[in-house]
Amino acid sequence: MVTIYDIAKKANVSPMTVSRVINHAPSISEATRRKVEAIIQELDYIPNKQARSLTSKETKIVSLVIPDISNPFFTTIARGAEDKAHQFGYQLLLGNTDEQADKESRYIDMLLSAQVDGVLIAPTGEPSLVHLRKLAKRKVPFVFADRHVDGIAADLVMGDNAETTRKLVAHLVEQGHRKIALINGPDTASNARERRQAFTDALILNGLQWAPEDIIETHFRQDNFPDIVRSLMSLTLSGRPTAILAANNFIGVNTLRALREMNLRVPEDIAVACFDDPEPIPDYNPFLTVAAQPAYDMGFIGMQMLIERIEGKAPAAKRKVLLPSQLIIRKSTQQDVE
Amino acid sequence: MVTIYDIAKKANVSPMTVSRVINHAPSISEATRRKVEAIIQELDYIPNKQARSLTSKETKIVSLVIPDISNPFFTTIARGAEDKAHQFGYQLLLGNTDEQADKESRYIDMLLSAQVDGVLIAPTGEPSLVHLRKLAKRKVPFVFADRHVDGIAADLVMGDNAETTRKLVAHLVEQGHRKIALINGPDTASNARERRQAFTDALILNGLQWAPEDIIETHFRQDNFPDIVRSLMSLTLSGRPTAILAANNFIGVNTLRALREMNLRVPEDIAVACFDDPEPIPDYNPFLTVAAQPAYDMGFIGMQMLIERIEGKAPAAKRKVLLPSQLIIRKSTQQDVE
DNA sequence: CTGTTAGCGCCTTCAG
DNA sequence: CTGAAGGCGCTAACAG
Repeated sequence: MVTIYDIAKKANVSPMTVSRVINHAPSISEATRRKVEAIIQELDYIPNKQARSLTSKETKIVSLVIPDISNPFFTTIARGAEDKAHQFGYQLLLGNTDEQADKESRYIDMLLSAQVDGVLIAPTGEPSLVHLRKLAKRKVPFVFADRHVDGIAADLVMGDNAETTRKLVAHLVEQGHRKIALINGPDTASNARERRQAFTDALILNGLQWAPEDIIETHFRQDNFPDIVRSLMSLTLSGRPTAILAANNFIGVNTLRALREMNLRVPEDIAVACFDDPEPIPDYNPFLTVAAQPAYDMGFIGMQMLIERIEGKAPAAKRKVLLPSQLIIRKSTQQDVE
Repeated sequence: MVTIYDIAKKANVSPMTVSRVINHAPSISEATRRKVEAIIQELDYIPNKQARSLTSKETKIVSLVIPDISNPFFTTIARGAEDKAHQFGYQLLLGNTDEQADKESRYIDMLLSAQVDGVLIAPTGEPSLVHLRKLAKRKVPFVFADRHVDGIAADLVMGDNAETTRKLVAHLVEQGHRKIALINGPDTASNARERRQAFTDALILNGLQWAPEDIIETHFRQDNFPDIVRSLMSLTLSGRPTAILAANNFIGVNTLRALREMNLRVPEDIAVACFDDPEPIPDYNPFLTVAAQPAYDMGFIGMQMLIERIEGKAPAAKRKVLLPSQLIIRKSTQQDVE
């Protein structure tokens, strides 16, 4: 491995001078700078970040902790985050939590050990509080994306869940639905809680009735959807829903599949809409009506806030950025479309 | 920051003893081990990886360099790679190249500086040779996924392009097509070259004619597809194709969009099939016929080979793993489906 | 089983 | 403008 000592020897200067050249210190004569740079080129020297971090206390590495990189929603967040991080010279360390708090916890420990400069996280839910406290205790800045955790303050960028839910419900009501079910994420996740609250609020505002059975609490990335949907479709007491609102793309798509297995037609027999587009590439034949959240912006803005925080350029007060989503009406909620 | 010195002082032992406890060295008395561990708990000590790497020469960080995390194909590779890496205690540093060799080059420099233990890469193309040589020169192991680069040897995991292309062409021929066009990736990318070669081979094997204009060389993640498709559809000399084969999901979806803008119906007016599924979540209403490559396995196996190489457990000879793909016939190539 | 010494590659600090 | 000394946190290598 080529070190500053090798360069120094060959250039007949001290290692310190080499270090200064590398770091573009102002106080270097043009002559020595050129000489040193030539030798750096010649020996193909690359600075060792590990060593540098040991004294500088910064690694220029930030981490993105998300539930699942294979979900297009988080993938798009990752893309936005990566673009911004790259722009500021930070590298991105990726972590998948699979919506499991313990996996998340282990990741946080690894990140702490790796001395990352900051963390952009979509926390699994309330249990995240414990490991987020670890970050806070060690003064590692972090920013919430998509979800937040009660009891711990941090900058936050998320979708406007209330507004988005209202839009989706309004659309369904407009289509004539009076009995709408919600298949939600786990109540420990802030976005699920907010969507549930906004959902019932919206129903009431539209003068609609709802029963507890109309709202199902499940998971964002795995569950037995056939059973869930079947139970929903066999509701007799409070009446069978004519529309289902799914709290994310994964639930949405799996609801469609379950309905198909039951030989129910969408939208003829039942309408379906969801949060987040399941299509990463704008598609030719999209089907599902969705409220598309600006995932790229979430990643981009979240990373921007994080970097500002890391570099001490952020205001003392924590910021909260609410991003609007776009209602994309497609076939799954419209019967009268050619 | 809590260091082994803090622990040592409080435990009345030397820092070295603390180091031994952390690293589960065998020669530590049960008593001191417990005492030290208790204080580690109490002070909430987390080892500094940077410092450790400085002497150990390993970072337990591997990098994944791919063209675009927002493409579901690479996303799924990333997921497989992350799962395997995590399983072996490695963290994943992510890099997007956007299919640009210079961006890729800058990333490699950053990775080298970060002292990553290895790199799993889907190279942009032949120009990658230069920076891959840098890796090789510094003995940083790397493994190719999806694509390889001529002139430099490394373990490789990729789809069986010849076989896959054959299957796709056979399917189209079976559907009665005699004039098939290929919208391919750039010739600098090995997978594009192999697909082109396999494509013409397959046409010949099926006794079909082809003209140079039937094969269009474009890019995997951006281009003016309306113009490309329009030029293809206005071929008069050699005849207008009745089917288009797209070399990846992005091209496939954009071809569909371009055709729709031209008011051409798929599959009635023209059939379309592509490599790689554009759907990250198995969808309810899939449309495009695809040859789905096992992207998850590519990431998983690629990372496995990389880790074996890093840990000196790989055979001297470079391995080449060819993965079969699955032909999923959907509406875009079938007229007679209910 | 435990401690001492030295050094990983670089940078801060202080001299000159 | 340049250099020497010391240290970042940890661990090999050697003593005891």
